[in-house]
Amino acid sequence: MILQINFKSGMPIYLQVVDQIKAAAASGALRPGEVLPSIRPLAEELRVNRNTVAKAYSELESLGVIETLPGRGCFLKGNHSALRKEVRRKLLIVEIDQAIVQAHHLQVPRQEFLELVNERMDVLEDKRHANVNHKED
Amino acid sequence: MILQINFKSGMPIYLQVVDQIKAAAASGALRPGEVLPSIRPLAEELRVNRNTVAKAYSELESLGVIETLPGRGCFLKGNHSALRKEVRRKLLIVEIDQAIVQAHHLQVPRQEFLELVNERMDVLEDKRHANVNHKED
Amino acid sequence: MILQINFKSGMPIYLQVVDQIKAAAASGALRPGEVLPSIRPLAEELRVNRNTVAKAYSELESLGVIETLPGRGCFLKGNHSALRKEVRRKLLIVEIDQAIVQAHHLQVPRQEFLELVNERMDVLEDKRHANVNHKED
Amino acid sequence: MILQINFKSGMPIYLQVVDQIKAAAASGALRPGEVLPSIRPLAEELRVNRNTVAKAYSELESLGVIETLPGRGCFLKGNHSALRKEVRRKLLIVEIDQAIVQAHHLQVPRQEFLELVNERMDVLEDKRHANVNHKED
DNA sequence: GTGGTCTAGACCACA
DNA sequence: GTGGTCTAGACCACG
Repeated sequence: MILQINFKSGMPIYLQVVDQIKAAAASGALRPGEVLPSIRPLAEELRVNRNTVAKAYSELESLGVIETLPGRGCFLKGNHSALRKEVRRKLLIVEIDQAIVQAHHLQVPRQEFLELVNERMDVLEDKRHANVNHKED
Repeated sequence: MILQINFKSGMPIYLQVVDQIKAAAASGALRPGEVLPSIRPLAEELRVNRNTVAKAYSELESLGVIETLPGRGCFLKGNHSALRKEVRRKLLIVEIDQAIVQAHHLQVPRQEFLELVNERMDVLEDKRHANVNHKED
Repeated sequence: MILQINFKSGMPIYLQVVDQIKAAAASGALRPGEVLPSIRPLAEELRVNRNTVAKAYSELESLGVIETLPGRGCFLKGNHSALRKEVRRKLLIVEIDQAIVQAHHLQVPRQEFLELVNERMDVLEDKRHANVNHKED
Repeated sequence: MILQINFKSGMPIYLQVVDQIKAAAASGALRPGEVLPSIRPLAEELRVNRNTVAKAYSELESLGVIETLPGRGCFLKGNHSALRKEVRRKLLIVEIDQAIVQAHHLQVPRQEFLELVNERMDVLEDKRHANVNHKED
């Protein structure tokens, strides 16, 4: 687990942690059941206050991404998402629209955009498999 | 101009506006000399306080991206070396990856995700045309 | 809105706030769309730190009970619960079991317990109607 | 003895144990002189650390509710004026109301709620019998 | 005025 | 050691 915090992005630190851990989970860098770095050491490593990391973790818990067992640590949950299809759709649309709007702003044509989406899905999937295989060694 | 604001991202709204306009300028979607939407209508369209849009514009002005001519409006300044394709690609990949991660997280299968992407591109394009027509009335 | 905090119960203050606001919502003392007391004044009234109230409110938001619009305030949402039936069932069973176990400990026989449940449902429903009518005056 | 622990309530586990045993003692479900489950098996049954149960028992001892005879076990002390019916009722109403509020919150209709209550009473009673039979083996 | 973030530091509960 | 709660106080973003 390597997290990169950008202190000047304007994006709250705790949200950066949340996003990166979500990404790590999706990419297979973290696997279900695996323990996350504990709050205090991680806070030191990121040179951030303990409460900030704690807030990120508590956000992740309420999102159903991790489970925290007080006194023992925080663990990645497997197969989350107890949400209605309708709600999932809305959450996903938010992200998709941001990407499409960015593509529009950058003048990337539709076809090229779709190719890039496919490419990234392949890349991220490969990464996931690589992570899984690496861990099974 | 399409701006997409995410009220829940934790990122300040005015910064979202700044980033998106910078992206549009850098890619050539907005051309030097072109007029930007004026503050009041844009604030209404985004359902945001006028002060927020004003702050974004003033930020853009101090960055040298736009020029404000009081009473006449805001105009894009010249000499924006269009970003190299490589850079545009990277900016776009950031957004795309976030959407893919979210999809993986919500357990949305690849095919469904791609369909949703296409659907949203249609929806957003329609919206864009509607805006254009509305302005031509 | 009158909240009663018990500082010695061992139950976290912010959770007491959460529970009482959930109860106020269910009882109709708060109605959808209505604004909640703002964080700072409420914290003063309860003689509690601002952050503690903020934590309660943020918990309520992630539970889907309230909606918070930064700079404007916190508002009660109407008709929450985007959860799967299965999940709702589990959440409810936790509460029901606690009541049944308490009844067992207090040696309240089954029939008497069921009568009490019915009685309370009537009482709470009446309260809800009274609140609604009172507000419509 | 049935103890129901809620790991997510924010209320310390040892206090939950204390409260429930006090309730059982106060109502006469546990009688003076009766032996309490010993620490190790109870900790296993509740899936809790032995220290936690030990702490609850020591708390109960310092409250004068139980008496620990090292090597022999923990026993309920005498003279627990059984609570008046009125008081028992109030203690129970607290729990029942929480369940009803939760049901309202989750939009579970009255009939469905009552069916669930009945179902859980059956389930918990079965579990109780299973425990008893298990001990008689 | 609103809510949000972050820090620093104290204390508690649990393993 | 772990995570959780709470306080006090500073600063920011937004309306």
